[in-house]
Amino acid sequence: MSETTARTRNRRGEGGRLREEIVAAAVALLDETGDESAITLRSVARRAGIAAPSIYRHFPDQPAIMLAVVRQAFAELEAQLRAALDAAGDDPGERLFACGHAYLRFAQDHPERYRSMFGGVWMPALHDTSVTKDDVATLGDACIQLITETLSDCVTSGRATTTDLHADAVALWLGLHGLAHQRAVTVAFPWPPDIANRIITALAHLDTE
Amino acid sequence: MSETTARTRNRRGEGGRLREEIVAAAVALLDETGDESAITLRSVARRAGIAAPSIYRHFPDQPAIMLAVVRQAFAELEAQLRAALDAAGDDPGERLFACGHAYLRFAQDHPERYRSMFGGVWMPALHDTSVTKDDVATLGDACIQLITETLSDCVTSGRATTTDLHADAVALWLGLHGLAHQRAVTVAFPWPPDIANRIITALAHLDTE
DNA sequence: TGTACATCAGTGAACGCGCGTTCACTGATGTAC
DNA sequence: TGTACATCAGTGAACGCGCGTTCACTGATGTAC
Repeated sequence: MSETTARTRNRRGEGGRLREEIVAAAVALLDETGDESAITLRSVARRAGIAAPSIYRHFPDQPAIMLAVVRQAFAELEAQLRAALDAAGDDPGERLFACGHAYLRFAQDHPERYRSMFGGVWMPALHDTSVTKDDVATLGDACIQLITETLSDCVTSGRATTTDLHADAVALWLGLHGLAHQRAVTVAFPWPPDIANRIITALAHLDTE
Repeated sequence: MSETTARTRNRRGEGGRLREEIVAAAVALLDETGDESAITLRSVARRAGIAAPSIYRHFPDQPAIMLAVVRQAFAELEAQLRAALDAAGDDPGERLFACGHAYLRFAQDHPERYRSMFGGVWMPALHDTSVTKDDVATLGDACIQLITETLSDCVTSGRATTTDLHADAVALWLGLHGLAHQRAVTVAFPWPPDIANRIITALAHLDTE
């Protein structure tokens, strides 16, 4: 668990590596404790095997670490959605389900990360911080974009209907998010087994042939 | 903002009053700061105008205060849903919209409370705490129950269809929750104006006459 | 009616802790001449 | 090839702070006799 071997310091010009190690340590801490407040500057430093002040070479702030963690998590989510779409066939309906389930799977596999991505716990503290609103605002855009495209294919192929593609894509995402978030938050809830498909089918206005 | 007048202590036998004052102070703090981590035992005590140790007469723990805050918030939400239903007419579809919009309004009026209710921030810390899983598990039951009943009326009157009432009620709630939560978390997002009705109509399988 | 006493509501001082951040530093590594 | 030097990666000690919790206490209020 704790690093006993002393770190060998990075060679000149490769100091940037520590940045990745710091983020990795923060993610590991988040996954293990499931508690965002456990990610302190000092705990991350301990976990990375470095002295606390060393972090300031790479992050101006403690919130900046969290932002990096969340950024990486969003990138992972996007990658998993793309992977699921690549693995899916050509049928637009099938692709939509693949995308939706990949989204839900990510949240179920990494509930702590999902909670941090959308928890907003680190957002109220936007004053006194190097993190700006702009840093936060655009985080989820790529995911929504992917969902929109996938839904759009369903519409053009006649599998789904819509009066407003963007609005329906947002609605679909919100439904997925509601389920993903609630699953990531509650200990155990007797979810109806087909709840995911119910939400996707209804919000995508899929023809139930 | 801060209490300058000294508290007059409660008379014998009325010590229980302080409990309510403590919860009220915690809620006030939450509403003002919007930050759950700002609700510390000491900050609550300061806000209530009492010495920190006085809290231990009424709460075994610091998490116990948060549980009381969240319990009260759920009771408020339920009351607002009931009020909205009482004010609505007899038409089942209209009643369902009233219920859904009341839910969303609560989250919009009290984003901090809503975040705390569903944030789960205080849940990972269930060890070393007087708060148990059972305390947490049943919190939202009354709300789901209300939604289920309202949806049920739509089905029996033919305004909506369902193959599984419970599953569809949960799905509807999750859609509402997704929107409510995301609104409570993000600073500003260009929501489609009819997003709420879109979600309700789709997930309730309402006939769009 | 008076008084001793138990109960109750709340306090003040102190504890040890982990936190974020600062500061001046060390010592290895590459580079200019 | 040798050496002085600048740069870079990272450190160790220290700071002040707010936190949760403990302890023995105070002083008002009601009650038994």
